Amino acid sequence: MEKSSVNNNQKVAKPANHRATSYDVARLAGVSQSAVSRCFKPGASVSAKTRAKVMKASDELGYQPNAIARGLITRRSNIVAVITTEFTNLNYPEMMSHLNAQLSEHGVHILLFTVGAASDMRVVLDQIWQYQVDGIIAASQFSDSQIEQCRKRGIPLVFYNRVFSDSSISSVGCDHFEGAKLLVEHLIKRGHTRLAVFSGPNDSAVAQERLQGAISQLKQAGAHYDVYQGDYTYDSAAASTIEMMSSDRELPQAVICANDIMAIGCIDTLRAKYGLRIPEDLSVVGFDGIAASKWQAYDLTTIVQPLERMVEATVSMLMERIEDSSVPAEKRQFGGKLKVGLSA
Amino acid sequence: MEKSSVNNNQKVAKPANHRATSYDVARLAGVSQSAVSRCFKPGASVSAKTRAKVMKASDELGYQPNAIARGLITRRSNIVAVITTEFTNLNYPEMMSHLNAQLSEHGVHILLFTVGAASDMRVVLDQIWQYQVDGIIAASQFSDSQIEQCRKRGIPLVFYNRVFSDSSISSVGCDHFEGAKLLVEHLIKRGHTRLAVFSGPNDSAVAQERLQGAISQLKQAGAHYDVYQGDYTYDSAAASTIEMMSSDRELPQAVICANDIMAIGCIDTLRAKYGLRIPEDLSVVGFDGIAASKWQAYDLTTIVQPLERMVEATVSMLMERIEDSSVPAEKRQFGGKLKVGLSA
DNA sequence: ACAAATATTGCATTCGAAGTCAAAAATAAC
DNA sequence: GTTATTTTTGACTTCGAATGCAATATTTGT
Repeated sequence: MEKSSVNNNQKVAKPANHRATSYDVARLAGVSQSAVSRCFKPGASVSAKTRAKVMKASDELGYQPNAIARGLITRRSNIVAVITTEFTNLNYPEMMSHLNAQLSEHGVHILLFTVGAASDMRVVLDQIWQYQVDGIIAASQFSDSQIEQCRKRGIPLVFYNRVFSDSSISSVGCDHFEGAKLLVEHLIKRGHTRLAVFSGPNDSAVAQERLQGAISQLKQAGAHYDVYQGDYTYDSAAASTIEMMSSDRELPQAVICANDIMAIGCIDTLRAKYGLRIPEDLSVVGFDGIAASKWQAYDLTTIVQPLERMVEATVSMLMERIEDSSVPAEKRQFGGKLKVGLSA
Repeated sequence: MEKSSVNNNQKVAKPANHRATSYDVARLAGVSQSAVSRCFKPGASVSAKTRAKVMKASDELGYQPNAIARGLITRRSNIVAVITTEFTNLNYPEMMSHLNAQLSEHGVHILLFTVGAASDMRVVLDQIWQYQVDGIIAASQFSDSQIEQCRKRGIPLVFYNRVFSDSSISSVGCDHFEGAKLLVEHLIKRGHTRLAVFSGPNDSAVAQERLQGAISQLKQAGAHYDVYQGDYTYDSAAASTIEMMSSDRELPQAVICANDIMAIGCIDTLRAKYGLRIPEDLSVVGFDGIAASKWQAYDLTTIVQPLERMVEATVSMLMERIEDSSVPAEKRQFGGKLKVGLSA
């Protein structure tokens, strides 16, 4: 296993593959281990002289404090678990990038978990407990008992883009209800009176909010509308489009989609299969403001979620609760911005 | 800070917020801490009777071994660092999802890092050293000295989708050179003889491979071609398209783009700004096989990277090297599949 | 039933950094 | 120059699980 050649010299000064520890640094710098430790703790009491010696020795040995050992004694791992679902429609890379940036500022790192089936959740949570994470950011569904588990263990939990009625749960989101109303309002203003709604999955609270927001505004305007069930995917929107076009009902003047991907699927199908022009023949709106929504082929009218603000809020809420576990739960909801493109 | 009400009873049996430790379980089960530890180590010597007692107590207390403490003594954190760049054009969510699934099978978790500027890399690596990760999967650029650092510390490093000439570096990739040749070959077969190449960024080795592959095949076929510099983005492709269209050179019959996003940008611009039809007036091909490449608006002819296979290879290579650090470096390159769509 | 072989168990130590506390050094005050 | 005060310092313990080793317990063979 070990390369014996290396261990031949009786007292191994710097075992080839052995990461330097605070003791190694202490020995080289001629100080105690405590001194080394203090040099890496901001605000600790160390003289300039000692600090200099320690820093020199650290550089020389390439020493970095072992976060694992530190975490054991401080009971702070500086790791938060981020749980996402397998195929999130959000701007995943952008979101992750912002999350990373924001959390880094707090010296916190991301342990990433992706859950597919709901059954995975149990396993994932077990892993999370093992790693003594300081907190959890969840962009996935939790059962009540799972939320309760977090509470019992005293691990702060903030949901990202999830809707809960229970106000004892912290979450950050976008006002989907209001956003959907804005979209409908825009369409009504443009004179549309017959509309179609392509809904998202039934088991997504976000999708339901969007649907309810749209319906509420549609009713208020006294507009006629039909709802087609979808599931956030391009293909589901394509299918709904075909269903809509082949029904013998009168054609709607505009389609409200549960998200941008569906709006894109709808537009593509309307154009490719029915030769319709958007928005001349039919208007289509989406929701989210993903990168593709800006592409010239679509230039979607949509609700742009303030991604960075939302991530920022998520992180600061989580950090507050990590610092002080008595901070009560909080919900923060940001308004999305109506971005009028050429699709409606 | 602490809820004093909880601490009123003199001897706190189960301090409200204190995670159960192996000692707690041992006490409750009436065995030693060692026994508890062994129950959680597969293949350890424990009698069925003891195991049962321990498991019962564990459930009761909601005990999960502390991975931090375990990592300290075993020198195995079961964490690997995954480094990506801020805006990766790959199928980021899919890739992450596969990575997660594959690594989970080895009981390994992902500590995620996103680097923006090159300067961040230094900081990120420092963080990585602190967390004693077992290995690194990098989908980002490393300097030679950074690679050397990994080697010195004995931390296995596998690059994902990066090209290195140095054969002492492990990496998994797609054959970009060959893929580009396939695309060109396809275009030539369709009778095109004047082509344009929209290249990716100069500092991306992958982009250069694709460019060289295309050029090599173009030369071999004796076709005429112009190269337009791009940077993998939609906007850069849009700009190149305008430049191409407004030059007084004869129009090419096909455009070879460094990736799918650029192909999409090119198609959008050709259609929207110049009213051209794809592929009747101009063929366009991309590279990667991202989700959007399948959208009806584009239906790109492109090279589909075998994402899952690549991720699988990355993980197995990394794990091998974690288990046995003497395994030599290895490069694995997968052939991409030419997917003929309607864009060319 | 008894010795030998095997399987379980617990004790004590280890991993690496952080924090407590009392001793030592540096600084200030007189 | 001496004492009081403040700042630095190092010895020692702690966090929670894993493991070598010796001590028991169990099984096997006869």
